[in-house]
Formats: sequence, C-alpha cells, structure tokens
Amino acid sequence: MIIRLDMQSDVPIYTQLMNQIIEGIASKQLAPGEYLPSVRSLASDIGVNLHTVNKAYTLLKQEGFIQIHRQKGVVVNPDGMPGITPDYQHKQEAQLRPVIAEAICRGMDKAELLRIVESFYDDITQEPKENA
Amino acid sequence: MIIRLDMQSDVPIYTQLMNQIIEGIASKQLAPGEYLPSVRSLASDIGVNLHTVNKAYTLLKQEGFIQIHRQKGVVVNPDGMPGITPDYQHKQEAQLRPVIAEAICRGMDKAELLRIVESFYDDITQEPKENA
DNA sequence: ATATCTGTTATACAACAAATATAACAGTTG
DNA sequence: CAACTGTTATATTTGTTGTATAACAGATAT
Repeated sequence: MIIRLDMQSDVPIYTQLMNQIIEGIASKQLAPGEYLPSVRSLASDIGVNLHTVNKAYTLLKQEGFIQIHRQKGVVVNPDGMPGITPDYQHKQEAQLRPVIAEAICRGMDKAELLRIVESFYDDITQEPKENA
Repeated sequence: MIIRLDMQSDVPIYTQLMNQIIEGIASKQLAPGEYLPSVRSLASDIGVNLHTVNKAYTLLKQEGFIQIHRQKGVVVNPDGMPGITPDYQHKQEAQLRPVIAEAICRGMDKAELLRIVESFYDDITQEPKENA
C-alpha cells in the first residue's frame, strides 16, 4: 500500500499514518491477517523517525485494528475489526457534529450532504485503485 | 447561548469554542447580526483567558462566520455565511474521509452511516432546546 | 551460537502549540 | 473623562510532536 504524507499539514504524521492504514483496511487494500512493515522499515521508507511509526502502531493496537506480536511483527487484526462500541459512537459524534454544523452554516442542504458522504463511502469501498 | 467546555478533552479550548459557535449559528440560536459577548466577558464567564477567546474569534473571522468591529464588538456576519468554496470542500473531505473509513472498518453499512448523519443534521437544525 | 530481525523502553533534545498572566495601546461610547 | 471595545506585545508554563541514540529481549535464519 502506498503511503502519502503531507509534511506541511497541521495533521500530525502519526495521525496521517493511522488514517491511511484505517482507510487501507476499509478499502480492503489491507486484509485481516496481512502483515504491515516493521516500524523501522516503514519509518525508513517514508523518511520519519521510528518512534513516529511506533506511536501510530501503538494507538492502532489500542483501538483493536492491528495486533502486535512481540518479535514477530505487526498484523492487521485477523480476529476482525473492532465493532460499534459506545465509546466509538461518542467519538464519532464528536467528529461528525462540527463537520455537519459547518456544512449547515454554509448552506449545504441535507440531500447534498448525504450525497457527499455516500460518494466518499463508495469511493473508499471501491478502491483498490493502486495503479493510475 | 450556553457554552459547555470540557477541560479534560484533547480538543483545544479555542476549537471547542469555534465548534459551539458554529453549531449555534447552524441551529439558529445565533442569528446573523446578533452580537456575541466581548472577549473579556466571555473569557470571564467560562473561566478562560482573554487570548483563548480572542483566538477563536479571530479564526471565525478569517473564515467569514463573524465580523469584528474594532471598538464596537463581535457580530455574527450579517452579510450571511461563507459559501461552499473549493478550500472548504477540501477541508471537509479531509475531515470526513477518516471518519467514514473507520465506520466502514467497524462494519457500519452505508444506510446506517447515512441515517446517523441525517439524525445529527436534524438534531442540529431542530434546536433550539435551550430549556431542558 | 551468532548475527539479524522483531517490538519495546528509556533518555534527551528541539520545535511548536495551547493556555495563562500582565500590561499597554487606540479608538468608541456613555 | 471614565469605561468599554478589539489589538498588540511580552513572558511563562505546560504539553505535544518529532527526532536522535541507545540499549534490551525474544524470535529466527544461517
């Protein structure tokens, strides 16, 4: 999977990494059971420090997306993804409400917003588009 | 309008302030032309520093949600809200994609996600529920 | 067994962001 | 003139982000 980082972004690198790995899983470019690069090799590939990758991996492990087998490597959770927990629902609401509120302010009607969400949903689930 | 801050949150206070003001406008609890408290009085009310409120106001001004009249006060933009600019669309995509990708990972199907977005949309547009 | 690969931990450092604390300035309004 | 606006400046504290090294401990391949 190709990782694209924007070093100019105000989004932390470890967050960009987490987001791209999660989208990779959502788009089935990364399948459960599939191994991810080691912290050192990924860090080297994308030109960041080992600890930055390790932070992303550790947080993804805490949320249940990946498993880390000591001395063996990092693998997309073969037991499946975490489900819709109450904690997750609260986090999702905290993320969605501000986005929806701003859309409303700017005059976006409900149908248009739903159309946009749907198109992103389709776009993610219809990857892989690895080759361009 | 009632402002609720979570001092334990990892979301910066000035961001929480911006979000709540934007949701206040979206829900029509704050109407265009309506005056907001001065930086000093709001800061005093919610128990934060003057500069924290000023940062939120300044950013809201930059995005076009409010106007700041020197020596007169802060007012919800009476010329209307900013529209759907390309910059905004990019920001919105950057905010939405990670949320949608995680929802997909966790097994939320498209209909359920759309239902959630719709319910938040309705919830925001059907405030004010000031009295509980 | 020895070298090499894992993740893990620890420490130190630089740069930056967030928030506070004071203070002062410059216009507006009562 | 006093009191209120937003604005600007400076300083300090605290926490986050990211880098840099280094070492540890277990697994694996030669």
